[in-house]
Amino acid sequence: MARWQPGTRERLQAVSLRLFAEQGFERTTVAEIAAAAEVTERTFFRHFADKREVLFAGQEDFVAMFLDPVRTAPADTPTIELVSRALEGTAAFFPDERRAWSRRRQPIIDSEPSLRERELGKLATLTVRIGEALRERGVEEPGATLAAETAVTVFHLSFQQWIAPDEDRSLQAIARERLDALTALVTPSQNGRTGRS
Amino acid sequence: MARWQPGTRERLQAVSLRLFAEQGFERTTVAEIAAAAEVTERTFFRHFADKREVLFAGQEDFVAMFLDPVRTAPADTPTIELVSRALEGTAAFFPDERRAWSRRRQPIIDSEPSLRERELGKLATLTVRIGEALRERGVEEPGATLAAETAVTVFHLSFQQWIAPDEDRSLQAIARERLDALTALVTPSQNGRTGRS
DNA sequence: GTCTATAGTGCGATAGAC
DNA sequence: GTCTATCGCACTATAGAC
Repeated sequence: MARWQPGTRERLQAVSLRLFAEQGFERTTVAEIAAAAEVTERTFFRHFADKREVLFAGQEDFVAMFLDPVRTAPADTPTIELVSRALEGTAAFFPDERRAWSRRRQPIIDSEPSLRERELGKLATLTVRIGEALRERGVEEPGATLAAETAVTVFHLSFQQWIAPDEDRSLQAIARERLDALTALVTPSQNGRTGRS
Repeated sequence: MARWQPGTRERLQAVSLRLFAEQGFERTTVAEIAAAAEVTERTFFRHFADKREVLFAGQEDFVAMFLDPVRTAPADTPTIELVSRALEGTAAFFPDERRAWSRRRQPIIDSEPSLRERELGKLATLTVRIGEALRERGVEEPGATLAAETAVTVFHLSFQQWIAPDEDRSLQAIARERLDALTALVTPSQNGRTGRS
């Protein structure tokens, strides 16, 4: 019989998600996952740096879709428009077909502080990458980092709403709404806030 | 609180910081820390849930100083002004005397991805707490969470600048500048296309 | 592919503080 | 006496070393 079967990585991911959902993340050992996927523990750790990482694969593709609209925008595009375009890129990465999968995965992440931390770490990596892309376009600090943080924050909040139980709007629609809300926040009225001297 | 030898917790923190700085975080074992602080490993884990946590104690005091200005503000204070006040609270928690200590700790955190993740997790907790405080004041969603994210993001970026090598302005001054930059980012038309910077 | 160091847990015992 | 910090020991699972 074959010692090596194709799709090991995907099988490990699927098995992990199922076992985590059934028994909880901490109560599921890597040994169990490996056994269910018919590989050794060592194989699991060759595919994923640690137990948490199995839930966060595919990050690079996501980063690319976030960054691409930034890189291909016309030269004189205002920074806020670049943020807006990046958010449209995320919406393309998360079409409605993905919503069910995301809804299944999120409760697992939310149930474990260490998984939340990893999720935040991934978002922070994304922030750094967008900051780099913006600086490459000539956006200067601290505006570039601030814009990058804004983009990722709006994405994150929008994503959370996107997978909320009663939500059926597209990620793009939600992101646009959140970005408008941010504008309203910092400019509460036409005359603005009074002297923060 | 300590009956046997006072200051066990503080001793563990100081010893940890020193050993982490000298040898690196991963290369320092809890056994070493415990030995240097003249307690057992078990005592270390009694005070800190895990090895990383020893670098993040005192979070509650910080959260309190962040939230207090929000809670005590006049009833009709605009949300953005609450954000501004919260940022002033952080500046009070990080006076210039703390800067040297923060500068010593940050490179340790930055050197280890797992410590960065923990730091982000702490900031996320802070975000949740501010969001609660804002909702208690009647700020409605999604504005409350958005404002909370904004406050924490601006704090984080400002803090990073505050401990930068050549920086000598107060945290409050930096935070004010960053908040203004955010306003300029999302309302480019009022200041011209490229913002102020 | 096997072995092992180390993080982290559970629980009972001990000993000072009150 | 109660309370709580500390210890000691057995134990598991992760993650990296060999």
